Amino acid sequence: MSVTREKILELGENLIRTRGYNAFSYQDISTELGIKNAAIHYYFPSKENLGTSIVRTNIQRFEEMVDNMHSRHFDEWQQLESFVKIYVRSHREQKKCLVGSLGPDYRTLNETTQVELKRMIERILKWLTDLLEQGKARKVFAFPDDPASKALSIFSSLVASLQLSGIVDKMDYKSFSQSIYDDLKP
Amino acid sequence: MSVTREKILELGENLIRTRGYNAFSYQDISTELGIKNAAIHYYFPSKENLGTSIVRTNIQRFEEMVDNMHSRHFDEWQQLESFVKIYVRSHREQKKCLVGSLGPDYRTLNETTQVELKRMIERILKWLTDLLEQGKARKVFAFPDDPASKALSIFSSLVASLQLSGIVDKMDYKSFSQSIYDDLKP
DNA sequence: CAAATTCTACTTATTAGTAAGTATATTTGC
DNA sequence: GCAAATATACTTACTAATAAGTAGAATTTG
Repeated sequence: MSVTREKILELGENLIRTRGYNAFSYQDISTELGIKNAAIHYYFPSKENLGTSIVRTNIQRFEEMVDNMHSRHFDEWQQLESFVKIYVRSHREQKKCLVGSLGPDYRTLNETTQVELKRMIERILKWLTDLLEQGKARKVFAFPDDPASKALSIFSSLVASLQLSGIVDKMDYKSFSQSIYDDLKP
Repeated sequence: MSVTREKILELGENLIRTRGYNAFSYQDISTELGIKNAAIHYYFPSKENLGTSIVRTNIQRFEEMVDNMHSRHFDEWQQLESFVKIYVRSHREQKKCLVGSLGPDYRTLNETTQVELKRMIERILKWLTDLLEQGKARKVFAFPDDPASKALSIFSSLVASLQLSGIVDKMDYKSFSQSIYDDLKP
C-alpha cells in the first residue's frame, strides 16, 4: 500500500478525532502533506470514501488487537486493561475516539460510513459483553446486571469521558479508569 | 422577546442536537421558518453568536430546573430521577444532549461558545456532585468512590448513551437508566 | 515505454456574512 | 392631535471564502 495513502488515512483519522468529521477538509490534509487536494481525490475519490476507509481501518485494528490478546493467552483482566488502555492513551494524546467523534455526526454521514460505524460499535460491544460474561462465569468479575448492560455502561463511560476530558481540565483520568476496575472486582 | 428569535433558538438547538454544529447552516433555519438567511443574521449577527445563545439558554433552563426542584422540596432520589428523565426524554425524541453534540466539535467552536459550554458542564457536574455527596451523607445513596468521580461517571454514561442509542438500534434505555439507580441503592 | 502518481487549473455548490432598501409600527416633539 | 423621527422586522441582492470534486497535462518510477 502507498505511503501517501497511509499518511492520508492517519491524518484524516486525527482530524476526525480532534475536530470532527464536518470540520475538516481535503485541504487540511493536502496542506499538511505538502501535496494538492486533487492528489487526495486520487486515493479517495470522495470524502465518503475516506471516511469509510478510516472506520474500516479502525475495525481491522481492533480485530488485530483481539487476535493478539488471544494468541498471547491474556486472561479477562488483562484483556479489559488492554482495552481501557486505548482510551487512556487517547486521553493523553488529547484525542477523542472514533465512535465519540463520528457518533454525533451520524445522521450527516453517508450510508456506507454509517453502516461501518454501526458495525464497529456492535463489534466492540459484542466483544466486551462476551468478555464480561466469561469473566463473571469464571468469577474473576463481579457485577449485578447482565453483561450486555454492563458492557454498554463501561463503553459509554469511556467514550464520553474522552469528550469531557477535552473540555473540563482538572479531570483525573487515572482514577476514572480505576473506578471501572474497582466496580468489577469480586 | 421576539417569537422569531425564539424559534431560531429552538430550531438551532434541534439542528445541533440532531446533526451537529458544523453540519447546519443559517439556510437550514431560514428555509424551515420561511424567511431569508439575512433575517437570521438580524437576530444573531454571527453563528458564534447563535451558538453561544443556545448554550446560555440551556444553562438557564438547567438553573430553572434546579430552582424548581428546591422550591418543591424534592429529596435526593427525586432530584436524581428528574435529571435522568431529561436524557430519557432526549432518547425518546432521538436527540443527543447539547454536551454530547458540541463536545466533539469543541476545538472548532469560537472562544465564547467554548467558555459557555465549559461553564455548562462544570455547573452540571457541580450540582450532581453536591447531590451525590449530600445523598451519601444522609445515607440515601450508597457508593464507594468519591462523589466527584461518581458524578463524572454518571454524567458520562448519560451523555454517551444518547450517542450510542442513535446508532445501535436494540438499546434498552429503560434498563440502562435503571442500572444507574440500582448502582446507588443502599 | 507505460503505469502510477501528482499537479494545474478549473467547476459547481454552499457557506457565513453584509449593504442597502422597505413596510409597518411606535415614539417623540411641537 | 399630528407630523416627523426612529425602531422593528424583515427582504433583495450581493460578496468573499471555502467546500468537494473533475479533466487533463506533466512528471516520476519501475
